Amino acid sequence: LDLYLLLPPPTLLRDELLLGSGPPSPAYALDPFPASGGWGHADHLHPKGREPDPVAEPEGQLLREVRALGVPFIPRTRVDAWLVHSVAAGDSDGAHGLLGAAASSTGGASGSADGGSQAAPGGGGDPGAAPGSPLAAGEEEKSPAEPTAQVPDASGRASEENEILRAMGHSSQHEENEQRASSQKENPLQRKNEDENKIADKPEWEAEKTTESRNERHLNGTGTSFSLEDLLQLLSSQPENSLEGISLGDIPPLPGSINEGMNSSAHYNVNFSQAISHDVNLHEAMLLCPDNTLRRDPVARTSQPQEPFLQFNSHTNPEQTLPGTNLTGFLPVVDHQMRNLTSQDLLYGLDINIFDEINLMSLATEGFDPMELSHLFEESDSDSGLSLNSSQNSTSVTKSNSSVCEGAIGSSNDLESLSHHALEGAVGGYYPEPSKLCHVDHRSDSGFHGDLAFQHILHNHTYHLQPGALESTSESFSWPGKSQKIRNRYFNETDRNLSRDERRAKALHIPFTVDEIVRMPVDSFNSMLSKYYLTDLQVSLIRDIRRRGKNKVAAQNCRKRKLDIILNLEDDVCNLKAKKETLKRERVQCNKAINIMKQKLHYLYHDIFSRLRDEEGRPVNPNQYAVQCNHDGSVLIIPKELVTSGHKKENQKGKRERRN
DNA sequence: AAGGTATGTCATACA
DNA sequence: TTTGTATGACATACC
Repeated sequence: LDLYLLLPPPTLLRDELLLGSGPPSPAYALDPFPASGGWGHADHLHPKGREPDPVAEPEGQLLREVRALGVPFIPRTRVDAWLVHSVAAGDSDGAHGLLGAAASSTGGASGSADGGSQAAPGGGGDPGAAPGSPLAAGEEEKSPAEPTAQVPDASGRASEENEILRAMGHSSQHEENEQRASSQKENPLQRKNEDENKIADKPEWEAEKTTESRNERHLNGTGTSFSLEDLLQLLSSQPENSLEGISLGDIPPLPGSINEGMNSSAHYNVNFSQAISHDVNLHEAMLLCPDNTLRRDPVARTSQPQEPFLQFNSHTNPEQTLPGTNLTGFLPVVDHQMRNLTSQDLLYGLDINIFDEINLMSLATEGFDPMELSHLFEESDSDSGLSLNSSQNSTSVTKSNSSVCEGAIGSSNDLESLSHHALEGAVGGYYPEPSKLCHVDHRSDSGFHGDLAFQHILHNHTYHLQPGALESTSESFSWPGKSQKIRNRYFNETDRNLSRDERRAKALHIPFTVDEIVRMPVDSFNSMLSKYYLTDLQVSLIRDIRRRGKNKVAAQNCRKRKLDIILNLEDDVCNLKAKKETLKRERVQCNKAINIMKQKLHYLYHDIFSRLRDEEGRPVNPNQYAVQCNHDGSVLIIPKELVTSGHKKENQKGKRERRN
């Protein structure tokens, strides 16, 4: 299947390898997870609006040579066509499509962002996958219960959920398959290789890197103009590497049970057998493709349907493996052209973000730490069906994808877990570690990496989960097969100190701080969103961060105001209580004063009457007479009866006046 | 363990 | 319609 994947279509051999330059490429659309469920399959990779017609296209020289050597017609693999064609052509659409392919593939079911989404019309337009689609069969075989139609372009959300489900099933199957693989009989070499895988992955990766670098050097020297002789020479010149001697011919026939599981890929194998002549030495072809799975027990490989690449590789029928011809050199050719993409794109005025993405791919290749990857994927390793170097987009895609899926398994849509875990995936697939991403333009991070690693999961808008659930799941999420040490390596103290949104933003490589996002004026905010190359997911997250951030401030202000109001009310209560006490004291004082006045009046009264004498010289009885003080200042001693009647008259008069 | 507090978030209403 | 604000309600972490 590697051959199937990596072989350029005949016309591309002609156009890209022999002629060294390709015609202006149509934008090849890539559906990362087509209905067939297998990315990279030809049926979801095709030029926009035009299905390549291998029959109508004239045969190139190399094709004729290949046929002359007895190599049957190699079925067109549109992924290769897409890769080689669009890259070599250097047209913006094609390059963008390439990035979309990388992004979409790495992101698993992602496909709604930038390249992925743009490529969706093409890929989505062919959701059914050809009847003979091997990947479709493989996917169905892999997880029969999962939905078959998954076109993660415009309606990618559902397919993303399916991806999560697939990942969940994938993990459990992985363990089972591992056990099954271990139980299968192995030939010594395979057992040895598998042991090597288990004991130390680093040498493998290093060996692969070495091989890749050699390939790259070789290819850089040869350029893009190839003849078949060049190709054969290239392949024959491949140095010894860890994969040597592990030709598929050495691999025993797949056990019946396993082969039965692969029966659904019959179409696929047919294509494969037709594609490769008896002169093709598949194991040599694999030399340039440091696929760990090749070192593993073939049963194990075939019984690991959880990883798309394993699907690709596992379907290789050793009986159909034909020695003699090594065609894997095309893969580095693709890579070589991919590496030239940046400069080529400059000429075509591509969006700078595309360059960043491409640089990221280069960065990922160059900064790759095999040891970390081997640790991070020690349980699901060796599925890098394609070379990390030469087909980094594909291979890394699978890594990240599977990694993300593992995160999805454990966390059930936990973005943060996924994020960190996906970072691992990104690390394994593309990046040595998240921090190393920083020296690349943020936009590339946001537009590419985040898209790659998380989109198919994050399109669930996982950050919309209840914060508690999100946090709790994140905190409690146990990375399957990963040690706490490794977990802490990426989810370190710094990460713990970050807020949730900060971690989310970091996970999606949003090139702005949360503070900026929140405090930015709306005009600047909108212009920023339009200026930067951000995926829908990133934009959504940014808007959510802004909304949450502003609401957070609002809530803080609200609580502050509420607290202020409460404090003010408490102050008012205290003041009123004090005022009440004061009034009480004043009242007491007034009553005292009144009593004193009454007492004085009483004394005065008695003093006056003690001095009064009537006409006969007798003392005036104070009970019969009263002292009346008039307004004119005169003082009269009148009988109380008159005072009483006079008071009544005055009172009545006053009442009348008040009524009037 | 229970209760209180602080904080974040969401939903909703409103400007 | 969009954006921001205010606030009740809820959940969670922490003490």
